[in-house]
Amino acid sequence: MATQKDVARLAGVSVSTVSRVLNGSGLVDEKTRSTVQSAIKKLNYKPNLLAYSLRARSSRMIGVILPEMQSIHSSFLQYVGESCMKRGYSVLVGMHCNECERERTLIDEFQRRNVDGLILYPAIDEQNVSNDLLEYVTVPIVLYEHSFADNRLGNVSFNNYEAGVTAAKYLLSLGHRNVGCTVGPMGMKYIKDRFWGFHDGLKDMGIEIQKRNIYECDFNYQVSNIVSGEDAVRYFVDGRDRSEVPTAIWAHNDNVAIGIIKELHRRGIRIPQEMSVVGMDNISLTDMIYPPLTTIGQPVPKMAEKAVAMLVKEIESKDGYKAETIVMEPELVIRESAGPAMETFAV
Amino acid sequence: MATQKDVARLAGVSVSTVSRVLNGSGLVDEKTRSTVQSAIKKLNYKPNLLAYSLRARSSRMIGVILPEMQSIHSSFLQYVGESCMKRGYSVLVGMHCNECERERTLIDEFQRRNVDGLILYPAIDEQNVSNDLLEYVTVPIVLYEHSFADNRLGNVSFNNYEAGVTAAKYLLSLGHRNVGCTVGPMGMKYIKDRFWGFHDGLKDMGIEIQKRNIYECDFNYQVSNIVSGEDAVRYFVDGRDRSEVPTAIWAHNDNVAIGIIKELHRRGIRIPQEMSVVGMDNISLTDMIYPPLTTIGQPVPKMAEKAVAMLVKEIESKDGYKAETIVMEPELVIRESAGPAMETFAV
DNA sequence: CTGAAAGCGCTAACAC
DNA sequence: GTGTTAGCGCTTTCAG
Repeated sequence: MATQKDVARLAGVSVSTVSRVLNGSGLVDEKTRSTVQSAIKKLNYKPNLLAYSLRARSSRMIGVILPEMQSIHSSFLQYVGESCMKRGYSVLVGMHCNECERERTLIDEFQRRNVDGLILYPAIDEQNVSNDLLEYVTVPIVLYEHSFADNRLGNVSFNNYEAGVTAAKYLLSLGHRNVGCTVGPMGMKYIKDRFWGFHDGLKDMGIEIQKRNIYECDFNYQVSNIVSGEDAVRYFVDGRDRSEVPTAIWAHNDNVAIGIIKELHRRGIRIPQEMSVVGMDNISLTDMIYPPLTTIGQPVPKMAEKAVAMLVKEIESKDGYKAETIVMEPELVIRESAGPAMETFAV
Repeated sequence: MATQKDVARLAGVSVSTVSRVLNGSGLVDEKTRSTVQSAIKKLNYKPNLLAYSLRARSSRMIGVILPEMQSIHSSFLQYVGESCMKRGYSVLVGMHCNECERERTLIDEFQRRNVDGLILYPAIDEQNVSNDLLEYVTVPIVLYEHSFADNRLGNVSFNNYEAGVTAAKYLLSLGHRNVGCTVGPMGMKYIKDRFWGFHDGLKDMGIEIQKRNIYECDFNYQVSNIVSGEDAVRYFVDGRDRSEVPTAIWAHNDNVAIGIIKELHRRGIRIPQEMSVVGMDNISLTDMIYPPLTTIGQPVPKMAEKAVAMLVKEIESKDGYKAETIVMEPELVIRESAGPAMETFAV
């Protein structure tokens, strides 16, 4: 790789002059400019970004840290990547696999690489986000997070409670009265919010969800959400009197819903005629299966764009702008997996 | 962020001494070592990797360039990411969206950031990979590519021809004689290989695939593979005499197969009783739908691991090791979407 | 054993 | 207008 020095030598000028024509900073004679430019072309010189970064204290890199590269995360990364590229930032990516220690290691490492900012989907262990983020993060950061109370950090969040409400209202509007739902570990705020939204949405219309109509998924990284969905069907159907089988189920995420649909198909239970299924998140798979899944969507493209926009604004701001906490509203995506309630469940 | 200088000042030594205790290089007195170490701890000093990289001419970053973050690419990235992390490399990621110009820009940019190596899933436009890769890539590189002839570049490839053969043999072994398949743009070598493998696999057993049983998918980034799959069903079923409808279809990738299954479900055609479907690639979705898709798998985890392993070996080799071209063999993944042939297609 | 000095590739003050 | 110099944070000769 040619260096600035090589160009300078070839053009018979000093390095600072080369730098000047490169950055258009400072005055430079038309003749020398063109000499330099042709030297650049001849040597196919490209400025080294590492050296620039060291000098400028800005690497034009953004670190993106996610739990993994599955379902909603990969599409988030896709959009984040596009937004970053559009703004001239490169993306350093890392996965923490929901282990706080790896998360911390990644944050450290990225900061040591002088990233200009960080986008973090925090690791969730038993409890919620580690609060000491504030202590060791020294660059602008925006979280993609649903339970973080501390608004000193930027946060693109999502109204999980309202999502639950939306699901409940929609099912009710379809005439369902005997509805079921799944939940994940209630220690996580966003899971709790989803559930209570659903609960309250039903209650508002005078329906109290029955305890036996709530399926708690096995929370364990070995068992996938798909399997949890299959298990849920067993739970809701096996050994129940037909009148006790819910006519509709809301799953707390799309993968669970897809598992439910899978098992329903296996049993020959028709969707939505015999049972309606509604998901949560609107991952890309939802439109690939049959029947296309009705779901409550997170506006992922918008959230990704907003996260990058806020982050870059903070990075480039001269006036101390700080990324805010914003919460996005859910959108009901009606497809084909939910329909009007039937009188009874046909076994 | 504390710097080495700060540590040196606090410990009352020179920066070079600090550097020495940090890297364990050179001799240093036990007493000074501990003084320095406690200064490091007190200031919570972490060496700056940018400066290190500039000096060392090695950034311990690997650039990974993919078309996008969908289906097989995201799982490839997942595994590549893990392998890199395991070896102490960070991942710089970029998407070229199958545009050669963006691909080139990314390669350039990553090289200017001094990545130690590159993993590239090349952009595919009308033709195949741009051959001038050799000219402007100056770092070790391994491709994830099925059609690149030039073995001066490292390449983790896949035996697409054999994959086609495997699909054909399996369908034949199930008793199918009237089989269909889909193809993509035949300008791409890997598509052609897949098809001819399938063709020859049938021919070996005396079956000649009929022209009308080959569906050419609309190749257009606007129309998804899912839609192509749905279209394929229309093509194979609508307006045909029942005896002319194939009893099994092999799709040239899993998304097309999933689209086929979607449309088959919509029509109430039972899988595999009335029609068998076999996919290609073994993306993670294949196990999430009903019926779980029988498919010909690319061993993605293995390929990712191998790509990183070869690349790192080349990067770290003193003896001029060059990443090779290796081709991985397909694996038949039997699930539930293909079964024994029926006598006739029941309409 | 340890400090001083040079240099990785670049930019920005400061002279001329 | 342009060259010289210093310095970003680090490592590695080279002296002592």
